[in-house]
Amino acid sequence: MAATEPLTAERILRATEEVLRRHGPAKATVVDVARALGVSHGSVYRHFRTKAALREAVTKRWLDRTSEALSGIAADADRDPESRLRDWLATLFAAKRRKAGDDPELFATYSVLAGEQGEAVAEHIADLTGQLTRIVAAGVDAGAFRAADPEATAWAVFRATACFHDPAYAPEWKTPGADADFAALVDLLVQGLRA
Amino acid sequence: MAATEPLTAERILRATEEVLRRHGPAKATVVDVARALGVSHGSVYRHFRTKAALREAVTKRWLDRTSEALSGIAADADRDPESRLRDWLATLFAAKRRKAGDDPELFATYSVLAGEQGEAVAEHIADLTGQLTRIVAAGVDAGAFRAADPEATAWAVFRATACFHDPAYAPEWKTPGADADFAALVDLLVQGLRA
DNA sequence: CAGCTGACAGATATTGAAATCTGTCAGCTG
DNA sequence: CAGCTGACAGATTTCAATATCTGTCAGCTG
Repeated sequence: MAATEPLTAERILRATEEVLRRHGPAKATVVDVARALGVSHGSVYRHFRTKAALREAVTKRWLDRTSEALSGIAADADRDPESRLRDWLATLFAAKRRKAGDDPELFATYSVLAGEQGEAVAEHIADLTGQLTRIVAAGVDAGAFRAADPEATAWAVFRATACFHDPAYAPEWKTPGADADFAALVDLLVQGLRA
Repeated sequence: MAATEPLTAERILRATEEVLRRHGPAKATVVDVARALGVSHGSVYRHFRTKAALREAVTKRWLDRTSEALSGIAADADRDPESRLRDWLATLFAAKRRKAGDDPELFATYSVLAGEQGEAVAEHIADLTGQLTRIVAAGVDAGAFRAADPEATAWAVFRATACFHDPAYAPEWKTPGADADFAALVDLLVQGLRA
């Protein structure tokens, strides 16, 4: 028999995701995770102090995967700010919609998790609005956008598009007019930003 | 003893509101309503075919109260469209915030009710976006706004401001920066609308 | 001795029996 | 006879007993 792999936080997180996928957020227990790994649940508590901490770590991972895809667009200083903004918003919407459509149950699971993790979600939102702020500020610097306070404006853009990234609105993302609605809203916002 | 007042739909609705206020949406029963009125619950079913129909009627009433306050602004053809739009949005936000702040439990009760009444809520939203469409269209006619499709644009404005009228965001309405955030968003949208 | 186990106390969730509620309707009442 | 009552069947909710889970820790193991 091969030597047992060491029990790492990474392995626990992967097992937790699997358990969440199978059982859903309400029924997933630490005992289930330990069983899936073939260890005692006491061992899991060696890596994560509480069940809440474990759930938060899983949530953070999931949120960070979205942030990373977008940070590339936000940081691409070569492209003009308006197309970067449009691309960033479209990519965010597309990513959320794909996740919600591909595996609705898993998406619902993560939405529940996100709902209980005020802290992790707040950080994620701060990260995203930070990226938006950089795009808006770049636009102001380039003379393409007009914004007295780029941070406040970025926040306004983020909130204005909440319908297209807040999981609460997920059911509406697959309705026929969603793309047209999204395009109309982005056009309106970009128009409002132009110098 | 005075003759017993006749049992009208109106009296039942008032009693139902009172029961909902006292017991909350989960525990309010038709039997409670009948008891509050001093009649048998069978009599309530004479006016409302089901409990769901009764709840829907109460919800509709509550939603209509908001619509009416706004319809005056939307219909006031004498004022210039931009100030009407700003006023309309500010009034909607103020009304929602006041209701949520004055009696959070009652607001939560109605939010739950609204959540189960897809039909009534859809009508209410259609009513509100209809009012918005009229304001936008008036602006286009007056040459103040530019919008290829006033209805689509009105819908975009409504969605963009969802954070300031969707009950799901109510907890954020009392945070310090809420007014500034609202003002920034409205400025951005109005800027985008201008011809 | 670092890492894991498994028994334990208190907290939380599940279960099934009993109570209550919804919706109907035959008949009472004014 | 129009409007109300109250008993009823089936659905839903409540409640308390039972089972499971969370988080800890003394001690085992390699």
